Amino acid sequence: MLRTRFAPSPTGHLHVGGARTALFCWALARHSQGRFLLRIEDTDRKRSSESAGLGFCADLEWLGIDWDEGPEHGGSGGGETGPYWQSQRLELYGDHLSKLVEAGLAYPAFETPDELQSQRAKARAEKTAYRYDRAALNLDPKTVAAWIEEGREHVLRFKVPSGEIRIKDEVLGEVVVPNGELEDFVIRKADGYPTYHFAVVVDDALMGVTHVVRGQEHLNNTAKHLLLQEALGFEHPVYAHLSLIFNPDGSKMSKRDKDKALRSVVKERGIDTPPVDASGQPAVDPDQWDRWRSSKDHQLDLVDATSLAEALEIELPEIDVDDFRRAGYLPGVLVNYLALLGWSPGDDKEQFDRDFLCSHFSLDRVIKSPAKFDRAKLLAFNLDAMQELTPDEFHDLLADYCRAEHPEFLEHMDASTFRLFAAANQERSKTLLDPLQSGRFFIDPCEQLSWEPTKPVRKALLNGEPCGYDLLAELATRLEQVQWTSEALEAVVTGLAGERAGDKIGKVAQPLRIAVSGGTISPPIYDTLLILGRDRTLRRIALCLEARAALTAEAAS
RNA sequence: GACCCCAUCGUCUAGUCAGGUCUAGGACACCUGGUUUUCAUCCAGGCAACAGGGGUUCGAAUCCCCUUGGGGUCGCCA
Repeated sequence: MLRTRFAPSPTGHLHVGGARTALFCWALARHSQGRFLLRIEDTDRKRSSESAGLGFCADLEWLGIDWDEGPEHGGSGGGETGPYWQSQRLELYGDHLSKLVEAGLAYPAFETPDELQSQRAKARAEKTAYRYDRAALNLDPKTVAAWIEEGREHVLRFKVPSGEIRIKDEVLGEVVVPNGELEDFVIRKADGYPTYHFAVVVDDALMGVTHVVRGQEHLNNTAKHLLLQEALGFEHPVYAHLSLIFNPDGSKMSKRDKDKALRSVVKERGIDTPPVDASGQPAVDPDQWDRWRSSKDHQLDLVDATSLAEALEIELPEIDVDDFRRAGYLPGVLVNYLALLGWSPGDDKEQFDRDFLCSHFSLDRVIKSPAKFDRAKLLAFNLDAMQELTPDEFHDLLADYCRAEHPEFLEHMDASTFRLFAAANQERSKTLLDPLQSGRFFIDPCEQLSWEPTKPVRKALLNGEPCGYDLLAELATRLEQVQWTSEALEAVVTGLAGERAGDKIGKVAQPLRIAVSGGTISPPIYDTLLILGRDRTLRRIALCLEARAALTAEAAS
């Protein structure tokens, strides 16, 4: 039976590159009725954390990628070949390490990290490639025994046999690593933990992994793994190395790229205060801005980073899976888009679900060349998927999203109002976050509203005869007496438009929109009024009219 | 620097393995026009690519070589 695995090291968050690797492993297993395993590679004691490991599980679960064996999480996990955290498998590695030492295929080495560091620096200065010089292999056995006896720190190195290595890869074809390219690499660190190379080989074998699908940054490592498998008497799994995913500018994606990009632009342009966006609002909350500027360790969250990038007119590079969740993307869409980075079903079909992926996926349609991550296309896909949801599905998704990210919307709206809010926003939302960003005015207190005299606001309120303010005043009177239904409201607006504005509904609707929202953007006007209710609508119109003199004066100056 | 990988519109890609059906198809972005009470949609149309050079062949986006460009690796990180 085909068995694949995703084996992340639990530092930070699951990155889109890692997510795509996991997706391909999963799709391959599902396609072949095989098993997909998750293994946490936490052999780096300094950097790994259990919480990060759990975070990876949560990210995969959100994406809809389930695993048959691995850490137990949600409905996934369990299995006979565990434990699935490498830090709990030390004994297993110890057994295999001993075998290699006894067979003379591995040996202790006593150089300190500092010594190795300076040797490497020397090689670099001489412009030659550094390889470990096997000094420890030439040590007198008695010396070695004595040093070990006295507890001197040492690593175990694998004695690399000579000869070229042929890697058969399902994506790249055959890759040859020439003789002499590999040094005697470390397989056990001084702290007793195995290195990645050793642990991965042992675990893949013991867990019965038949297909190793991973990023191309591992291609060179594969030669080491092949050698280790032979030394340990393991079968070679099938390998498939996936091309990397790049930032739009062509550089490799890395965890801090977003922040780095923003900081360098801000520094370069000498910007001290939050830049304003297209609507004149600060792109980043001033408090957040100050925190961010004062500490290099504090990264802006995705929302702030995105709006800052827009205000600066730069494109933001990479992103974690969790960033996309928080930014209001649908998991199925992210899965769909990620699948398209390096794979396609072969015809013009681009939008598909997980089932389609599983039934059509195969390694021979995986592309060799690297891909750049295009957020605009992802966003377009998300829009399409949002439009295809039923109103109930959209409502439920939006409610879940609010609960997790913006509970204030649920606190300020009763269930039926929230339902109206969802319905009014579905067809104009590209993400679940959109209606929340553009709809803040729904939950802000009326008194907090202000009417900035931007050009479109001035035009709608001051221009024409009668002007928007005049129409608003009339509207206030009429709305007081009308029944608060979509039909009745429409009758009032169209009626007034017919009487005073030459049937131009916009002449009435736009001042009204500005009065109740503070700006020029809102859901369709009758929906907006319904969500707001009569009291707040009238209150806001009154407040807007009170501000008339000030705005008129401001506009005149 | 050494070794390795990659190369079709701005981007993701189909076509490459089995050379002709490719005056190179789709999607996103962009541009133009239209619909719309704002925003977002939506509709119609348009722009746009086989990195360069050599070879093989009746015929090359497809096969081979070189160049150029991009990327990865060279850790007691994974």
